[in-house]
Amino acid sequence: MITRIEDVAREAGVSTATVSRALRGLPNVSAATRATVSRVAADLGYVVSRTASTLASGRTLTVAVISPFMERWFFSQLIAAVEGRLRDNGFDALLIGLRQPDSGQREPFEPETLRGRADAVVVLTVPLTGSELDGLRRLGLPTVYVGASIGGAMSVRIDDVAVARTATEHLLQLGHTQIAYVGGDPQQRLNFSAPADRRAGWMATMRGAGLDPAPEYDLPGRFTAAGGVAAGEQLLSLRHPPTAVFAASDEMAFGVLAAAAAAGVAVPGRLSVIGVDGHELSSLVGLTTVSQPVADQGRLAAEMVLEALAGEQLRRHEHVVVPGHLQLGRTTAEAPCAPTLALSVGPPVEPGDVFVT
Amino acid sequence: MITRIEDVAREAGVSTATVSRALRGLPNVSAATRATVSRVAADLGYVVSRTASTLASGRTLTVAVISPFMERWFFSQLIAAVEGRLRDNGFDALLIGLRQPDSGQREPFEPETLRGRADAVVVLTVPLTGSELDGLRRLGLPTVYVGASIGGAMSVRIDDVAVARTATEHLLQLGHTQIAYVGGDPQQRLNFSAPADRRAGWMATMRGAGLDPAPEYDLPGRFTAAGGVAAGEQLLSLRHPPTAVFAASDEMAFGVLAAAAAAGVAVPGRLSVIGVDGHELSSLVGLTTVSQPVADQGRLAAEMVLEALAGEQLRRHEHVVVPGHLQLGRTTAEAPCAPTLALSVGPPVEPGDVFVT
DNA sequence: CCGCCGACTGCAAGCGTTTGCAGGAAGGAA
DNA sequence: TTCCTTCCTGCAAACGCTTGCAGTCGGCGG
Repeated sequence: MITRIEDVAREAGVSTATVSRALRGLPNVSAATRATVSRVAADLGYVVSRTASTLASGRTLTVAVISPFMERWFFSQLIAAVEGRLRDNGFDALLIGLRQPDSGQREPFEPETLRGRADAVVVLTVPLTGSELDGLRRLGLPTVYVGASIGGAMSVRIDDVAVARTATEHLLQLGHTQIAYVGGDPQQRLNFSAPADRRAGWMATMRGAGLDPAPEYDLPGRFTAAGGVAAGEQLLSLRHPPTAVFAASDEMAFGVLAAAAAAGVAVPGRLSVIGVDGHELSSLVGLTTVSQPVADQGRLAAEMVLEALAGEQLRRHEHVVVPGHLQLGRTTAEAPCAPTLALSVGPPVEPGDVFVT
Repeated sequence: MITRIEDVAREAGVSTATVSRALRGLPNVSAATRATVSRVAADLGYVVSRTASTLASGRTLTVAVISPFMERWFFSQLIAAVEGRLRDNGFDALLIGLRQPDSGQREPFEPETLRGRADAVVVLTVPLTGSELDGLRRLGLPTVYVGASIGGAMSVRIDDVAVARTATEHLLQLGHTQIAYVGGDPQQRLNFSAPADRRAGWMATMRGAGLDPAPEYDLPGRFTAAGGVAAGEQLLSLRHPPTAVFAASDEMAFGVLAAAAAAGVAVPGRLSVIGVDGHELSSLVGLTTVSQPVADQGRLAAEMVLEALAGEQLRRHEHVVVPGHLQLGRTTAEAPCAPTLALSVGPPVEPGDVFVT
């Protein structure tokens, strides 16, 4: 029914070995033979069976993309970018979603199941457990982590601490001192470093300015808009509400904005809000944010695994850090009744070029 | 190096055939043998090679998910839902993105490349060309289209005409007569029916109310926020700007809202805006919209292909239509200086239950 | 006691490519 | 002319599993 390599071989009057070599552009095939084979293959509409090819050669031409939450903006951008770059190079993206039941632990991911099904792995800021990481490592496949750097594997990410510093310093320079932080779920530590790093950056910058944030200014937002709303409501109902909020993602910042609007709190009049990401809609809303090049990170990740695949173990332990960028909007302004504090704050962090460690 | 079925067989003292049958739960294996094999397999950390299994059996346990724009909200929701349901049933999602260069035509998609790589296909509102559809059909795989119904294949979608009617009637009932439509790119007709159908529903409803929308009230918005901004600006700069805008997607509606804000036009005071989708952020912004159950559609699509796979050709040509639902927000209100027109408009369309044709 | 049936199990032939190795032809050097 | 290269090609053995078919072994009815 479907044409096999043997059909092409017979029709072209050569062996299957020659067909295989000719079609793949391998050397040691005469120009004439190659032309004949190509023509016959085209005539017969032959398309090589990826399965058989994989079984025989061990190459899958597939990259596994492991991601939680692919319905969220950040991840969908990343997936789209990774998939695009992979496809450009003839690779397929095998999408592997890690479902996290709202309650309790995520079901464990079995890296073993990837054996023989992917040539490389791209992991999107996944909170993997230690044993999962071990399993992944044991696979021996080129692996690049996006949004977190795991020792021994390649990674591409922003400097979350620096990003948080940029955001916090922006608010400090506007005269704010009552700056709250809305971040991730503190329980879910694992290897998802972004929330922790951003929180650390906020905390360090505050302390560097001689400020010590009150515990009630440090809230989880689950990285969702709804979580941002809840956090915003809670902050605004405090006896001493903050004058500024640093949300660790734009989606949470949107939530805080909504909460402020609902509470009749003027932004940026009475409350300044800054996010992180550079969400598509942030510029629409006028949200001040520290944007990161999301699609670039996805493309980079794809290119890194492809290079590793091509160069065979070449440039393995590479860590790329891409710059964040303060994007001014209309949601941050000077603190109300800003006391003229002499803050020991330097200029905002200049996002440097991409640098490699 | 890696343990093969033969290793398990030897260790368990049976043949590979028996191991294969035992591990897959096939009948005609004694309980004792099955237990032994399972234990040995577990001990050895054996995991069947999907590639070899596929080559031998013809089953891939993989479903191809074809999607343009997976970075957009609607598609990312869909993909997440489809992938989740597939994984629940032990199937993998092979993500296939259709890049559309901003300029000119998309590069053609070759359905033949799917041969032997997927057991079924889910197509997400893709504007496929006729020959692509033919090729897909020729594959003979169970296929379900989401967001558009193609003759002869399964589909799941909303009734785009009805959705547009719901939105338009909502505006009409508020006394609006100057209702603009912001939709898709009219050039890109193909088989992406949503924009055309929504536009048709708007037009028909307007005409049904004795109104004939001016051509300048009919704008493309490319289904992006940026496109919505452009359309909004254009509408608001008209000599006679509309008092209401029906955007065919929430993302475009957000754009229109931003344009209004930038132009100092009060919403809903001077301009009412309604969208379609039920975007995660629409409730935050207070956008009035006709929401659709996006994740449900994805889950349904996955279940439909799985059923078709299980039942072998069963229930092939099934078309499922899910209901849309008017979700009131703060962006629609009575038309300014609403003339008391006696409009021949019935009650808003009641979204019925899921019904099957 | 014989024969038959059913429940298990094993044999071995695929599934469609890739690839190491050897063979063969042509051409150049000695 | 002879031998050695250099190119091309073909042979056939994997790759790791599935599955039709045949064979074995008790058990049971007659």
